[in-house]
Parts: sequence; C-alpha cells; structure tokens
Amino acid sequence: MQLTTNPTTATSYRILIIEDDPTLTTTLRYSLHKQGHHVTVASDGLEGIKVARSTRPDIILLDLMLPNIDGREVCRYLRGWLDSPILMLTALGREEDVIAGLEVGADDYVTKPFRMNELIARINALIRRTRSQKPEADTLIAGDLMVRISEHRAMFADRELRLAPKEFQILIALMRRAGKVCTRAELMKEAWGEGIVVDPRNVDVHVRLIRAQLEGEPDGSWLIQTVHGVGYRFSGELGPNPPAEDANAEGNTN
Amino acid sequence: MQLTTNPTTATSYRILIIEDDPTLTTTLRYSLHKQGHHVTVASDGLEGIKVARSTRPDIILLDLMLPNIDGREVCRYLRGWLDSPILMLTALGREEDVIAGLEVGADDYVTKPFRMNELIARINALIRRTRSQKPEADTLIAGDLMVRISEHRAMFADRELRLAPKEFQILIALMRRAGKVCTRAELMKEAWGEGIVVDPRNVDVHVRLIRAQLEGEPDGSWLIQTVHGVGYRFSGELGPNPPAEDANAEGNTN
DNA sequence: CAACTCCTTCACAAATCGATAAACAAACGT
DNA sequence: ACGTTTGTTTATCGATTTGTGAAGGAGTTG
Repeated sequence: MQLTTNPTTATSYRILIIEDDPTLTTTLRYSLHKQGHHVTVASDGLEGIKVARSTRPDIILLDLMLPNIDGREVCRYLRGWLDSPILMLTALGREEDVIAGLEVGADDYVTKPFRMNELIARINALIRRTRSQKPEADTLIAGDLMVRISEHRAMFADRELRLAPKEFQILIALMRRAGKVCTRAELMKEAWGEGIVVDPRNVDVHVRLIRAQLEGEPDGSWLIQTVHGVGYRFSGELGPNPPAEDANAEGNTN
Repeated sequence: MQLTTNPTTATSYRILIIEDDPTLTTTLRYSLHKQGHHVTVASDGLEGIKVARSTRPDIILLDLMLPNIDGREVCRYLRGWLDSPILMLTALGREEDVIAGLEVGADDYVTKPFRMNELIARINALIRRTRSQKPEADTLIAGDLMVRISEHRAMFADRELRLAPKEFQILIALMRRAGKVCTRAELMKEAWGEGIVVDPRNVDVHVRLIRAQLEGEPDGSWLIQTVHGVGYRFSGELGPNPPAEDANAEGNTN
C-alpha cells in the first residue's frame, strides 16, 4: 500500500554521524543525502562533540566504539546540554551494550548489520518524536463530541452546538486537559486572559450553559463533572468512538 | 521481603499491552510488574483502543499482528489523539514491517524474539523522552488502590471512590508516607494547612469516612491502620499488585 | 436605531462538606 | 480487674459550595 506523501521526509534535517569506519560513513552519507538531509561526519568522539556544539544537528548517529573516547562517554556528555535525539549504532549485539546505551541517554539503538531503510525509518521516527512536540491539535474529539477550534465550531453527533465565545473557550480548555481537574482560576485564565479578574462564579454559569447544550444526548450531561471544592473536569474519553464490535475481520493472520 | 519504604512512584508507569499471545503477555506482565509498573492487558485491537481511551496509559506495547484489527490500524488510530509513546512488537523481522510500523506513528519497534532487559531499557528510554519534565509523582498506586492527584480521582479495583476534598488530602498524605505512621498533627498540616488548628478528632472522622469507602473490598479495611497513641499508618504496599492470579486481560470490557 | 447576542450579576435553592458533640468500644497502665 | 485514656461511630447543624433561573447592561450587527 502506497502512501501519498510523507511529511517527515519532506523537510531536510541536519544529521551528524560520529563513526570511524569510512566505508560505513560513505554509505550512510550517500543514503541520507539522497533523502534530502544534510550530513556531517566526524570520525572520532572529540571531533563529534566539537561539531555538535558548533552545528547543532537535528539528530546524531553515534557509533558505540570509537577511537580515544567511548561512544557512551560521548553520549553522556552530549546529553548534558543537547536535546537532539541520539541514535546509537554499533557492531555489538550484546544486550548489555544496548541497555547501557539506552541508559546513558540514547534514544534508539541499532545494531550492525542493519538495513538502510530501517535506519532511515528510525531516524525519521526519532525526529518526528522530538520535533512534533505538541502541535496543539485543531480538532478535539471525544466520543460524539467534536470541536474544531479554527472553525469555532462544536458538533455533538452531527448536531451543531451554539456555543458563545466564553463557553467555547471553557469547553476546549477542559477538553485539552481531559480527565484532569481544572480549577476555576485555570479556566478563567484560559477563557478570559491572564490578568483579567472576574467573579469565579461566572465559570459556573458558563459551564451550566455548556451543559445545557450537551443535554439530551446520551452521556452528554456527564461530560463535564463537578469536583466539589476544586473545579470541573472533562471526563469524556478522548478520541473518536472505536469502530463497531462486529463487522470486518481484516488483517488477521495466523 | 519487601517493605513499603519508597514513596517515589516516579518510576511507576501505567503500561498497556495489546497482545493476543497469552504466554507473552504473562511474561511481560510479570517482568514489567517487577519493575514497579502498573500493567494492563488487552487481547485484541478493539479492546486495546477502549482501554487506552479510558485508562490513558503512559506507554503502549502494541503487537503488530492482532485478531480482527491490524496493529498498524490500531497505532494509526491511537496516534490521532494519544501522545503517549507506542512501542511496536512483532514476530516479523522484515524491514518493510519495521518501516511501516514506524511510519504509522510508532515510536520504537522491537522484533521477537527479544531480550526482556532490552525491552525494558527501551521502555524506560521512551518514557524518559516523552515525560522527562514530569518528575512529580501524580499517580499513587498501592495494590488495587490507585489515586491520580491531578484528576482528583481515586479508584479501588476499577471502582471510583467518592472522596471529599479533606478525605482526599488525608488519603494522599497517608499514601505518600506509606508504611510510616502519620500523627494527627501531620495529617492536619497536610489537609488543613500550616497554621490552621482544629480539633484533632476531625482527623478520626475523616479517616473513618475514607475507610467506609474502602470497605467491602478485600483488604480494603486494612489499608489504613490505627497506631494507638500515635496516629494512622497506610499499610498497603506501594506499587501495583502482583499479577499472580491470572494471565488474562484485566482491562474493562464495557 | 432596533434587534440580537453575549456577559455579568444577583438571588435563591439545592447539594455537599466539615466541625462539634456525644455515646460507645477498645486498648492500655497499674 | 479496674479505671483511664484513646479510638470509633453516629448524629446534627451550620457553613460553604454549587446549580438554576432571570434580569439588566454592554457590545455587536444589520
């Protein structure tokens, strides 16, 4: 099955390879360059650290066995100030090494020999994992309730809700922290703004109005719960409702 | 023998395993529990999705090959709204599968057979990556009792407790010092505040109300013990219950 | 300007919580 | 064994918190 586009490889990343084997570096450099990335190579740990400090790569491929300085040492050192992901790379397949590598702060570990495509996939996954830190989802879904923030719209099972601005802000504030209790102060900060101070009872009123909109639907009244003495909690489960139980048995093997 | 010494549940995470092989789940559950994690098991994709929605695990171990729904589908679905890391797990060693898994949003990929220690190291690395900025223990677990502070929620064996604010404060104060005796003065400082002075008997009353909630469950009444002349002691062992009883799914089925 | 929406404020009802008291039971020291 | 101290349980009442409805004003749109 072919996917249309792959946004992760659409952009180019700066990759630093710290590896002393010239054959491997050549292969890696070639393959990664073909992916559109910008590759820098350092052939020993000290040089790698220097290059990392000056170029700030998006990801580092780090050989475990290096001349002079052990790869683990390099990793530990880099981790102190660099938050780019580090992918350990080694000929050793012993699990102690894998574990030691991960313990020391590596984010992934690949043993040679490896398949280039897998390495690339892991690189992309690592970058995606560290880069896409909270893109602030535009669409919040919880069961039958769907809120599209950019459109300022909220739907409950195909029925459009009429939410006033304040109500809307409070709802998405609650949904963003789904499951957790939001104090009135927190909700006020979200819906009114940082410095603005109003009567906290206003929150109650708006919550009531939201509830009124959700009423009539199954479980609608339970979506926003009151936690006495603390605040309110959106207790719906995030994500769309799972597919029906029966239906298709797909992809089943064995 | 293990005493209830360490209130640091920072290393205890909620792990959901979506895997249909009972042998493997048993092994995993045992090993992960020994690490101090709280393990939930779902035996097929749909159940896994449901459990993930309701329990919000910190990390998910997902088998690629599942009955009814393909693991990739599950992964893609979860990724839409869940930001917890997903570790793919499969018997397939083909690189296409690894790549496909990573493309679909998995954060790591381990092929069977694998070494348990490596898996655990990868789990820890994943968790460290994603919630490195959360050293504060939000979830206190002691056997069947689980308290999530930010959600202001307490569950006893999947049954939700109704705890008033004071009761809640006293409970978590006791749990934080699990095994140690808390004097009434200490508990009052935690639940009422530094300067406030009230009749120490209030503590008695609230402890009784907590006990009333825990009643009916096995060992529930023994969780909070009275130390005559001194105060109260939370005597449950922190950390999840051993999975000794069954190898079956403990996830809900509603 | 008129109609409308939205926000705030208020008053009252309902629900919940917490402090106190008091009666009862258990544990302890002598 | 006895009385004293400490803990348990229940009840009650006032205080606090929250739900509800409505009114009025500010702001916006046509």
